[in-house]
Amino acid sequence: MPDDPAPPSPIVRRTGRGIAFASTPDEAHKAALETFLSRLTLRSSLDEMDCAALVALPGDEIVTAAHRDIVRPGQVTDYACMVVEGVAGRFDQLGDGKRQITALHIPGDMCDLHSVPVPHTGWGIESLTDTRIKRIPHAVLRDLAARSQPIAMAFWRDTVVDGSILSKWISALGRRSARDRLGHLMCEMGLRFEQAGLGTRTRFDLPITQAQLADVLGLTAVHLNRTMQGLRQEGLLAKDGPTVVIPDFPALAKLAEFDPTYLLLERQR
Amino acid sequence: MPDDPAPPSPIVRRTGRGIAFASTPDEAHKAALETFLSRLTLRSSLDEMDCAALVALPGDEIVTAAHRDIVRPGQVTDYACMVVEGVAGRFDQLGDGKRQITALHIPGDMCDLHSVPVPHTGWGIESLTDTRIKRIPHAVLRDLAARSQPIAMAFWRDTVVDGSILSKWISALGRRSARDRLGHLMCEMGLRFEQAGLGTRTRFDLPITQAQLADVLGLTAVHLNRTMQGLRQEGLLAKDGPTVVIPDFPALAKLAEFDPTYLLLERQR
DNA sequence: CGCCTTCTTGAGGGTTCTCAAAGTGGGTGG
DNA sequence: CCACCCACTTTGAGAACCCTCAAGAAGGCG
Repeated sequence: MPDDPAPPSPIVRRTGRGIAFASTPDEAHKAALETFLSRLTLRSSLDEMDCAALVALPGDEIVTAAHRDIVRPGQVTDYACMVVEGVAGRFDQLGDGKRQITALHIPGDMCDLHSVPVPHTGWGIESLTDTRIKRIPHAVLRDLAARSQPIAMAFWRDTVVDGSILSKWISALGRRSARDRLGHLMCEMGLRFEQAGLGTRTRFDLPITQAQLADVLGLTAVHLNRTMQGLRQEGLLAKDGPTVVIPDFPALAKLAEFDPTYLLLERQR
Repeated sequence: MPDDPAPPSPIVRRTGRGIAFASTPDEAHKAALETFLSRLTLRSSLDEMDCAALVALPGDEIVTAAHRDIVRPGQVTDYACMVVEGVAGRFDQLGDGKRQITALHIPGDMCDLHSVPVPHTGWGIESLTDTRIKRIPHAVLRDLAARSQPIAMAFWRDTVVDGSILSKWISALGRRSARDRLGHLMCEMGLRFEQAGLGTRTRFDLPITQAQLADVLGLTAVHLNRTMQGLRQEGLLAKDGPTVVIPDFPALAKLAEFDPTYLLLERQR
């Protein structure tokens, strides 16, 4: 059972047109798998053999620049995508070119574990920043789940967590103002980065553009910009280049009515 | 493998204060289990033993009037809820009393299969109409999943379908007008009722109030009312008491950019 | 220096909300 | 059997939030 602390933080640096990462491929690769494992073991009990199998997951790695579709909408895949470095988004494409991002994925996240039981999907996955992705064959994951009931349960549980976040986003989109939505999202990402060992809840790197954030929050880039300025002026949220800073986390959480229960960061019995 | 057609349609009749159903408890109970099974077998291959186990699922039945919380937000449960008759909704409660419904459930739906791996949830479940619910112990479902790998996969897959619908609702809430959202939802419900054998895609009973529909669509009841009138005047959507009528399904689907892929009604290989 | 992406600002318009009140219909009690 | 009550639907008017269109500013890169 790995009770080691967070793996070293693989920070993505954006240097314009080129792609550059702060860590070596091997380090990042290992760190991401360990983060993934630690997310699973946070919520599920896995024995050493299961853990070993998960850390040794095979798969080829692809490196993409920002704004590329990693999985096109409607594509049938035979692999699942794990983010190794960078930030990826699951999205739904609308007819008029509008795009809604339905999930954000940071290193250690499996973007589409749900594609294992359902390879024919409607969504797409795009790189929001320069990204390194590990593609793990469905066959391997299915095999693992078939062989180990705890792993099957852990995978199912991970899908449930994903759905829990989707639900929360629905209620945010349906019933909250732009301001509250933004605050809520930033609280969520803060906890997720912290849990992944990639920063703290009050300071983490989320190097995505305002237009992309707007696609997450169901806003236009213009209005998102104004909303961010509002929160900044109130001293609740600052963005310094790629770095998000939340000076007073409790205050922002209160404003946005952020209750972390839905992230299921507490261990399930 | 049950290839019988749809079970007889258990229609809920609303008779004011009292609770009345068109079918007997036993019929409805059996029909709901068979609908649930047929939803699973639509997407997963299960052998006869697995099917038999699923149709014989135990559980006590509760009968509730409309507007009651069946599961309170944050409650820890040790059972999953299957809708036998009526319509239920999963919801997220906000501080100011506002409520966002994040999922609609019709007979044969398991509202919270995801509570099996994650009993400690943030959501609640309410009865939107008079409702008959079957509460199935988690222990039984967990046991079933542990014993049969195909059932475990089918459960996981059902959770994925739930998540797929959540994603679609996110993009509807984030990027579509009230009109399009309403049209899209009605197309979705039409297919789901049809698939469950409870009507056709162009005519089905959804006896929920406009205020509840507004809570689904992230609108106020007032604006929903006006939006419905708009679609009615265009001849695209009519509501006659509990009965939703879609005179020209393709036209409404086109207007709302409805693509049923996300419902995963096609059999997965 | 010039190009490209991203961020920022302005002005006007439209969708949706809020508040308020009236209309409708079924159920119930006198 | 009628009057009342309640939940639900409908209508109106004004305001708020967010969008659209357009253009300018800032910063990295060739």
